[in-house]
Amino acid sequence: MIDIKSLEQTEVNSLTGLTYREEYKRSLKNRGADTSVIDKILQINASRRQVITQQEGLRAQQNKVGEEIARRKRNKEDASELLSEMQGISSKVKELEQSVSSIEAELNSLALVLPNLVHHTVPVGESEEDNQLVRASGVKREFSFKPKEHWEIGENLGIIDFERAAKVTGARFAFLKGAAAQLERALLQFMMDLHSREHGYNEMIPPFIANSQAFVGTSQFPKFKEDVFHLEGTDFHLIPTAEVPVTNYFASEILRESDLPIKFVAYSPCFRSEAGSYGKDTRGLIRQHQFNKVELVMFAHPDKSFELHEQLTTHAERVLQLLELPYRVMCLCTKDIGFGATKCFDLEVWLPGQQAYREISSCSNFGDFQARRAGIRFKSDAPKAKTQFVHTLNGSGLAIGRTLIAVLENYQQEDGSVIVPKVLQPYMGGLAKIEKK
RNA sequence: GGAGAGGUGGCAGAGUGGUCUAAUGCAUCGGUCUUGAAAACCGACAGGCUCGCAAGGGCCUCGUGAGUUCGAAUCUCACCCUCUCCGCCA
Repeated sequence: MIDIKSLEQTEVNSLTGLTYREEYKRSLKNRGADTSVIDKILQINASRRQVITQQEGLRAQQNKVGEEIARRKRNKEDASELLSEMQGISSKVKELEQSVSSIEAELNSLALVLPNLVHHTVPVGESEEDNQLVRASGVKREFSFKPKEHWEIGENLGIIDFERAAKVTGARFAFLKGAAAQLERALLQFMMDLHSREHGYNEMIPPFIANSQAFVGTSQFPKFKEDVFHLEGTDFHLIPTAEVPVTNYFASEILRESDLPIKFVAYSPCFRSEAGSYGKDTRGLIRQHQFNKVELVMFAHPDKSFELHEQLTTHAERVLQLLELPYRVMCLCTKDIGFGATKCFDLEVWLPGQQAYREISSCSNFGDFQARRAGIRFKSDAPKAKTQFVHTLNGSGLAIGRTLIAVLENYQQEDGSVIVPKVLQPYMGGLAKIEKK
């Protein structure tokens, strides 16, 4: 959620020479969103104030006279004239209260669908073409044969079965068998170990189902409701990422400043309806309704979040480096960046079968956007300390299914076998090569 | 799924229609004392909204929401959650 109060202020940011409202409008424009809603919000907020002032004045009177009534009753004096006077006020107060809550509901419905302010370091652009290359790492392997795409490798080895998954569930599902299932498990284990043991994240396995309030907290709802699977007759939804349960772990809490940053690494399966992605990546494991992912989540002090964002990104990169997979880091431009993010780096791994870089991780700093929605704040122990919103960050570390694809494609051999990356061999019982049985 | 009990501040815990602006204890923070620490003593100690240049007012929140009432932590209803027992179950 954006900060409506700041929208009203006339102070100028010395860095940009603009008021917050001007900055935010510019940000909306760069995202390609409609800016007129801002003035509407300000107008509604002004009327909200007015009604609240009125309502509170009457409330105060009610409380005062109520005391007098109590006093008279105690002294066995007559209070009937005060009682009848108060009856009218009581109904007026209720009326105004209802007016306040309907105004606030309207304000909320507008504010909740507004995206975050993009950070001034984010490149302005029109499409993913304008994403900025931050760095590239690793060497693309030279193939003496035409590298195959992962589904072909997997099907040839008899370790990935899409057809039977289509029978059992439908499109965009797969069975992993034998070495593929083992590889998936090895990747999961390897990533969790790396982040928890070497990068200082606290390991977590969250619920894989969350209620709609949690989804509002991390800003999937109300705008992107169609993207998730809903369990009929309940308020439960399958999580599209561990970000939802893990970020909401501290919802409505006030953390201690000295505990920041708090870092979690979580494993979860992810479920996405992929509504609106018809025709995209219909073959293979790239875009499935269900996939496994290791997610990094941080709760950070606002002064440190951009620094920590870089750090979190390098933690995700480390996985690719250890697996010796070539990749690049892109800073997403204003049109490509996600709804809630203020800044986002995508990690794209090289897939020789596809001859393309494909997203394998998305590392975002949300600033206080999610914290406002979910009510996650912090305070120092100092006497008159003010509570502030934390900054939330998250990034895939990594998407396991796509990592499996990258391993299959980059490590494939001419005879159809696949070499197991060195760091994974201990997790595969020493297996060095996946071959057709 | 059935039966019962219960949800009050960071924690424990009092309060069952009118000085509740929620007692008290613990924890935490600041101070006094001390060579230092502990103890003791003194003080601070929820969050949000709103009016005001400010000083300082006012309003809301006792699981959530609705209701009764001039007035609700307290009464009524619904929902959520926790605990105990029974049944079922990995």
